[in-house]
Amino acid sequence: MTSTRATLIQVAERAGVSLASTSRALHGTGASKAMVERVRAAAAELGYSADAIGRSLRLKKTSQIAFAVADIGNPVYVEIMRGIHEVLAPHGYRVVVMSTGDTATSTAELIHSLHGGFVDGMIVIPLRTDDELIEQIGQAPVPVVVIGRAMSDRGISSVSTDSAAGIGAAVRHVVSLGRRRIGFLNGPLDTTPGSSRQRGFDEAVSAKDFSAEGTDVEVAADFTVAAGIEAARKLLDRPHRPDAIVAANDLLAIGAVRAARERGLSVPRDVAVTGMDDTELGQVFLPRLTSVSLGSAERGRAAARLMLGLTEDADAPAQQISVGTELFVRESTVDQNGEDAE
Amino acid sequence: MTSTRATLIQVAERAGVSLASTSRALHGTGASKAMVERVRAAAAELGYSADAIGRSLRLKKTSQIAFAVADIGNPVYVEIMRGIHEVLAPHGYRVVVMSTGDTATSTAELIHSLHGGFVDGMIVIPLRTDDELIEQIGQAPVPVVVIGRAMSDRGISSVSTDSAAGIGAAVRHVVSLGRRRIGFLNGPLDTTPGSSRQRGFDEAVSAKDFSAEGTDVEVAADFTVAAGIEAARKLLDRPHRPDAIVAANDLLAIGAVRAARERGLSVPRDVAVTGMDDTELGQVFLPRLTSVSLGSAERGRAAARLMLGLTEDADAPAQQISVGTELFVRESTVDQNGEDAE
DNA sequence: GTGAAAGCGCTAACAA
DNA sequence: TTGTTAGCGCTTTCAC
Repeated sequence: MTSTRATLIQVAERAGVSLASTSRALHGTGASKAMVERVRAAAAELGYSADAIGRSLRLKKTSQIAFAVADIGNPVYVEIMRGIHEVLAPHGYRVVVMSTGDTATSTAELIHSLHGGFVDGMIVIPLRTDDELIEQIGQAPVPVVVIGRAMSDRGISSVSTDSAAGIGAAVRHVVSLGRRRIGFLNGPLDTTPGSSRQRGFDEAVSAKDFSAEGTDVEVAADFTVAAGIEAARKLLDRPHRPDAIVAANDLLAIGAVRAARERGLSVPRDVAVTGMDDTELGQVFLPRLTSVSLGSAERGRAAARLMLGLTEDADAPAQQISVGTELFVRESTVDQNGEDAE
Repeated sequence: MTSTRATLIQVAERAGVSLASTSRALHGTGASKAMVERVRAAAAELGYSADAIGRSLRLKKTSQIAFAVADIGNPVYVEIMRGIHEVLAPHGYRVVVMSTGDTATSTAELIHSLHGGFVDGMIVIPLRTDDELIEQIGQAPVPVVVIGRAMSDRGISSVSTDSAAGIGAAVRHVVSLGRRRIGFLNGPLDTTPGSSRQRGFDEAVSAKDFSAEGTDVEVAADFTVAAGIEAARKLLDRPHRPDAIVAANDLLAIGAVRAARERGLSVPRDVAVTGMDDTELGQVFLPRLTSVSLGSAERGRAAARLMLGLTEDADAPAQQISVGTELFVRESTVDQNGEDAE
C-alpha cells in the first residue's frame, strides 16, 4: 500500500511527447501508430492507470450508478442487485449501494443526494410511491429508474411486475388442486406490494370461474416469518379452516407452514401453501415452497438496461417494462413423491 | 430529471462575494457570521449542492470504499456488506460493490483496478489467499482490508473468525447431547473455509475429552444444498450410521436434513444436525437449524472500522481482528417442545 | 475577514 | 498527426 500513482503528465514526460498526444494515444483517436507505441511503453513502465476522478470531472460522467433500497440484505433486493450488476459491469459502470436502512435516511433524501453528482443515475426501489416521491424524481439531476409500480405515465422509467396476476395464478393453482377454502396471507396493505397483491386476490376470487367454496384474508404486520406465523394462526383457527393458504411472499409462506405444523396439520395434505418471490430460501425449505417468481434478477437486468438507455439520452421518453411472473410448483402444494414432502 | 445543478461560482455571483469566501462560508472556517448568512441564502436559493467530483479531485479523497467479493448474492456476503455499510455510511462513505462473479474478473484484477483511484480503500473477501494475492495487495495504491484469513503478519489488516473453534463447539455440543457417532459434512478442502473447518473437526475429535465412539467424514463438491444432500446420503448410508452430523455451513446442513428425511429418519431424534454461519435461511428452516454464528455482520463492521482507521493513516501498522463464534442451539439438535421440531 | 489565483488530472477545441 | 491551452468544480495558499 505504498506505491504512488503516476499521472498523465509523467507519462508524457517519459515518452517525450505532449500531454494531448499522450491522452490521445491512450484513449482517444487520431494518434499515429508510432505515437501509440511510444506512449503505451511509457505508460507501462510507470504502471499508469487513468485517474477516474480527473476523467469524471472533465467528461462529466462518473461511470457509477446508484442502487437505492430500503434494506440491503433483503434477499429479493440482493437478487435484483445481482441482475443490475450483471448488466452494468460489462459497460464499465460501478454500482454504488445506498440504503435507507441503517441510517435514518429516507428515500427522498437519497434522491436529493443525487445533487452531489457522484453517480450518473439511480435505480431505486421505493417502499411507497406517493406524489411527493414522483415530484422528487422529477427534480432529480440524473436519470432515475424505479423498480416497483409502473410510472411511465408520470414520465418516469420503471420496471414492474404483475404481482396481482401472480397471486391469481397461485389461487387458480390451489383451486385446480381441488382446494375448497382459500386463505390469503397478505402483508401490510399500505405498501406497494401489499396493495397490489390484495387486488390480485380480490380479482382472482371474484372471477366467474372461481370455484372454491370460500375465502379468508389475514394481514400480517409485515412481510416476515414471525408476522406470518402470527397471522397464519388466526387464519387456521377460523371456524372453517382453509385447506390452502396463498401467501404474499415466501417469508409469510414459511410462517404459514410453521403455524400449520404447530397445529399438527400436514403440508400439503391438510393445507397447501404457496409463496411469492421464489427465493432461494423457499427453494430449499422443507417442504420446498411452491412460489410465484416475480423475476427478481430479470427486473434488475431490465432496470439496468433502461438506465443504460437513459445515460445515452436522458431526455428519451420514459419507458416501462413489465416482467412476467411464473409459478413454480413444488412440495408445499403437491406431494411429489411422498417421502420428503412433509 | 431536467434541473441543472448550480456551481459554486454561481453561488458566489449570486451572493456577490468571491469564490473563496463562498467555499469557506459553506464548508471551511474563517468566515464572518454575516458572510455565512449571505452565502447560505444564495446557496439555498439556487439549490446548490457541492459537486462530489470537483471536491474529490481537489481533496484527493473520493469518500468511497469498495467491497469486493466473488459472488454478491451469497447470503453471508450480503450480511457482511450490511455490516460494512452500517459503519461506513454515517462517516459519509459510499460503498461500491465489485464482484468477480458475473464477469470473468479475478480478485487480482479487482485489486489492480484500484489504480483507477475511484475509491479510498477496498474491503475484499478473497476465495483463496495465496502469495500472489498478498503481493498484489502490497502493491495496491489504497488501503486494503481482507476478510478471511488472518494476515497481519504479512502486513495486511484483516478480519478473521475462528471457524475451526466453531466446529469444535458444534462437535462438543452434539457429544454433550449424548450422540455417539459424529459425521462431519465438509465442503471442498482446497478452499479457505473448507481447510480450516477440517482442521477444527480433526482437533475436536482428537481432544482427550472427546467421548463419542466414532467419526465419519464426507466432503461435498461445494457448499450448496444439492452437494450437501449428495454427500449426506453417503454419510447416512455408512454401515454404522452417524447419530449427529456437523455440517460446514447452513446449506450443507439443510442438505443433511433433507437426506435424513429421505431415509425416514427424524431430525433431531435419529440424527442431530448442526450448521454454520447462522444464516436467516437456517433460522427459519424447519427444523430451525442449530448453527455456529461466525458473526458475519460483525466481521463487516470490524473490517469497516479497520478501514476507517487506515483512511486516516494509511501507514498505520496492520491490525488483525478476530470475531468470536457463537453456537445457537435450535430445533435441529434439541427437540424444543415436541410440537414443531420435526 | 476577504479576494485573487493556482492547480488537483484529465480531455478537447484550436492552431500549427 | 502533433502541440498549446483552456477549463471541468472545487479548496487553499497567499496577499491584502
